[in-house]
Amino acid sequence: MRADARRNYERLLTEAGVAFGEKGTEASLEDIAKAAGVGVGTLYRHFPTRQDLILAVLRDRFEAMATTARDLKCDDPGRALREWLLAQLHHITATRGLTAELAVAVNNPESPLHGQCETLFAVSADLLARAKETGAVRPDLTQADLATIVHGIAWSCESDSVRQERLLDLFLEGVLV
Amino acid sequence: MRADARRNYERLLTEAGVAFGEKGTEASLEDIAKAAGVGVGTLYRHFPTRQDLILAVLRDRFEAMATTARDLKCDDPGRALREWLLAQLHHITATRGLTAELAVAVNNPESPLHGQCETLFAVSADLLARAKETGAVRPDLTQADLATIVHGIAWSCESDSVRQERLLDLFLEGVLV
DNA sequence: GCGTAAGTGGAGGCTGCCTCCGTATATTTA
DNA sequence: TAAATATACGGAGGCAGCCTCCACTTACGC
Repeated sequence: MRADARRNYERLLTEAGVAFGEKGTEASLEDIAKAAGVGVGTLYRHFPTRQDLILAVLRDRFEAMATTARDLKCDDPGRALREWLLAQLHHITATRGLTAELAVAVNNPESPLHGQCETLFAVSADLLARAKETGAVRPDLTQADLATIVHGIAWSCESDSVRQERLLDLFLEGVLV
Repeated sequence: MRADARRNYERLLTEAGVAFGEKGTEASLEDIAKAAGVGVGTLYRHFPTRQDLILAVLRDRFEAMATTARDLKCDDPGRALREWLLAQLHHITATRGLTAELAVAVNNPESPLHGQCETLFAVSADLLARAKETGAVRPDLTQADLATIVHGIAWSCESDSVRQERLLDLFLEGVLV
C-alpha cells in the first residue's frame, strides 16, 4: 500500500471514530471525508460500504479490549469475573454510537468481526470456568448469557456508569431474596 | 376532524406500524404514504415530524400494554411481578424497530410519551410494593431497575423469547451461588 | 528523471426528506 | 339541492446524503 493511501486510510478511520461517537452510525460519510481532508471517492475506495468503515473502527476498539483483558489480574475468581464484565461495560460505553454494531459482532457468528472476538471469548471462558470450579457462579451460566446481559445493560443505561454497575451487581447477586 | 382526514390518519398509522416493524425507525416516509394510498403532503400534515409518527404508533402499543396490565391476576406477588416483566418483554419485542424509542419514552421524563407510561408505572409500583411486603424481592430494588433491565434484555435478545425468559430468570434468581 | 501502477476527488445520478400551494372535496347554510 | 366555505389533499421542487465513475495526479521502482 502506498504511503499516501495509508495516511488517508488512517485519517479516515480517526475521523470516522469521532463522527460515529458524536452522531451515531448515521453520520454523514461526506462529512467524514471532508474532516479527513479527502474526497468521498477516496473514502469509498478504502471502505466500500458504511458497514466496512464501522467494522474498521470497531477493530481498534477490540484491540483495546483485548489489552484490558490481558492486564486483568485478580485472585478471587468471582471478583475477577465481575471486574471483566465491568471493563466490558466500560469499553462498550466508550464505543458510543456503535453499541448495536458491537452487539451484532459478538452475538452473530456471521459477522465479519466475530473472529475478532475470539480473544475476548477466551478470556471470558477462562474466567467463567474458574469461577465455576470454585463454585462462585451457578454451573449453568454461559458465556453467551454474560455477553448478552452486558450489552443489554450497556445499551439501556447509555453512559450512566453508576447505573450500569448497579444493574450488573443486581444481576450478579440476584434480585429475589 | 373531517371524515376523510380521519380515514387517512388511521391508514397512515397502520402502514407506519408495518413499515417500522419491517425496516425500523428509518423506513421511508414516502413509502409509508404510498402504502397508505396518500401523498407525502398528507402524511406531513398529520405527522409533522418522523418523531410524531413514531410516537403515534407507540401510543397504540401503550394501550395494549395497559390492557395486559389490567388483566394481570396472580396471587403470589413474586410470580405476579415475573409475569408482568415477561409481558413487558413480549410487548417490547412486538414493537419491533421501535425498542429504542420505547426505552427513551420510559426512561426520559421529557419524552412526550412519558405521560402514557403512568398506567404501566402504577402497575409496576403496585406489584413491586407487594413483592417487597412479602419479602419476595430485595428492599432496595426500584421500578427504574426493572424498567431498565427489561428494556436491555428485550433489546439484546431481539426476538428470541426463550433467551429473554432465561435472562430475566437469571436476573431474578441471581447468578452467583 | 521517467513510466506506470496505484491512488485521488468531485461531478452526477439517485433516493429520501420536507415545504408549499393550487386543486379537490366534505360540510354547512339557505 | 345547490352554493359557499372551511378543510384536506397531493405532488412538484429544492435540498442533502449516498454511491459510482473516470479523468487527473502522484509515489516509487528502475
